[in-house]
Amino acid sequence: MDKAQAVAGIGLFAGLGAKELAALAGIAEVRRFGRGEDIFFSGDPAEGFFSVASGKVRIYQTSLAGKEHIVHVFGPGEVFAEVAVFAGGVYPASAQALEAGDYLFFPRERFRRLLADDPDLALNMLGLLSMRLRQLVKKLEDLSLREVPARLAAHLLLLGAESKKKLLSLDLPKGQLAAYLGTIPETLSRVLRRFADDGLISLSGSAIEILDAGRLEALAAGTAAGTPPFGPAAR
Amino acid sequence: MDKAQAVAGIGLFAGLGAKELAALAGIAEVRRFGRGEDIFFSGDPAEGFFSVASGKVRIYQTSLAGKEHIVHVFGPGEVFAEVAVFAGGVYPASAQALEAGDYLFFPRERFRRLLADDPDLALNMLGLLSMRLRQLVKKLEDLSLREVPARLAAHLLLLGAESKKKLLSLDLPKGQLAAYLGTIPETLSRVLRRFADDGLISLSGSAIEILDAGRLEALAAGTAAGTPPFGPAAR
DNA sequence: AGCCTGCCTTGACTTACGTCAAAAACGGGG
DNA sequence: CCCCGTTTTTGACGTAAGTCAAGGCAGGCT
Repeated sequence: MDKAQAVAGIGLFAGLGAKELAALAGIAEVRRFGRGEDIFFSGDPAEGFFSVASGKVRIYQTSLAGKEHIVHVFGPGEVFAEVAVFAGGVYPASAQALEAGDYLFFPRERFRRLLADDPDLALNMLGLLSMRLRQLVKKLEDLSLREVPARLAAHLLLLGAESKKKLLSLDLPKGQLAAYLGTIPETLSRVLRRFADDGLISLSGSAIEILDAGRLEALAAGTAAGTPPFGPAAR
Repeated sequence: MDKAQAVAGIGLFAGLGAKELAALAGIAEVRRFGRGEDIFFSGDPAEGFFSVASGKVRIYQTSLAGKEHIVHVFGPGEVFAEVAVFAGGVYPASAQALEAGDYLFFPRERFRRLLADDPDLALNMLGLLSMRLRQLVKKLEDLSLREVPARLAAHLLLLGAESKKKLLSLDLPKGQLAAYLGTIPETLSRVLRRFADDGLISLSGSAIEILDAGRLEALAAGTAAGTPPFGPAAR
């Protein structure tokens, strides 16, 4: 793979000059991870951050009891673990490749040196961190004040908005999606079924079609108590 | 109150020169809020960020059903809503003064201009955002993979570590603490009682003494299933 | 003192969601 | 095409924690 090209495709580096990009490419190390391979674990010393050239990573946390929660999933062009650069110490969560792919690693100190000379880069980084913060606050809200059906509804609508087609395929295997929504596969499965039974969606294999976006939105917004059990249909 | 002095006491501005501090004081507007007064609401256009000169704020979210979740509580010297500066749009949560006090407001655009000329400030800001991110990730983990007793135990230990005295008084009224831990007053009350019954803490009015830090730590770390219902004592 | 208002606690009940276990469904190799 | 491992689904069940509804226990005010 072409390192320079990969660097140029990173959103965080948008708007930077050719010289800066070259410098960044200079300090980046290519690393390849296979499907399911661990990139780092929560608690590992944080020595730099990564970007995805190809593939998909999940950032996740585990409890001692073995439960997992997926904080975020990143794809090509995105960076992750950038928190390592400024607040040193250890990674606050684990990262694992969901699909095989190439990643770039930017070592902390060398990156900081580039940053000092490049106000644009610093600005971009500030924007990125702010966006992340915003997302996390949103996720916190979901987790603490919304129930699973509402979270799922919101996620489906999001997927629907991204792919303009009505018929959408999940971006993650269902088990992973469950962990992303802060629940377990069994519950996800049941809620999907309930949505289908109530005519909100249609399930055909792993593809999902949104039948009633309006009701889904109501569900996503309010708490489950929009209409009695769910839809207007008798139970 | 003395604006210049308040600005100098802000952690985010640590290490800046006198000139920079003066410029910051120049753009800051003093605002006073009474106890319980709203500073901004989730969804309001984000036009700048705040710092606390005196008093205490809570950053919180509400569901349509009226439930509240406290994301963070800030005291003197801390800044909040800084996400507004870089990722514009609207505030992602609401802010309310828990105690009457003076606040400084830094308008977005003017602050950005200062930032452009001041790499140290940008660096500090990056550090701050990173720290926040770290905290939020931690909170996410708590909420999604730990139960209320574990969260409470962790919080008590934290309070205990801060005040070197064994006898600690809560930093928040219990109802607020409940919202901070992602639960409701009733549940908090019950769990505290259970802790007391099991000899982990002693409750005298609103003061709490940690009796068995070891068992509290075990609780905070693992899931509730460390020792059968709770302690080794029979039920 | 007395009263009121807000906060905290307690009890009985409900429920969303997790656990455990087993059956289906799926998806490649061979 | 069949077999095996993984993923998904379904069912029966358990439980943490939320809801609803009374009380207690302040502390401030008149």
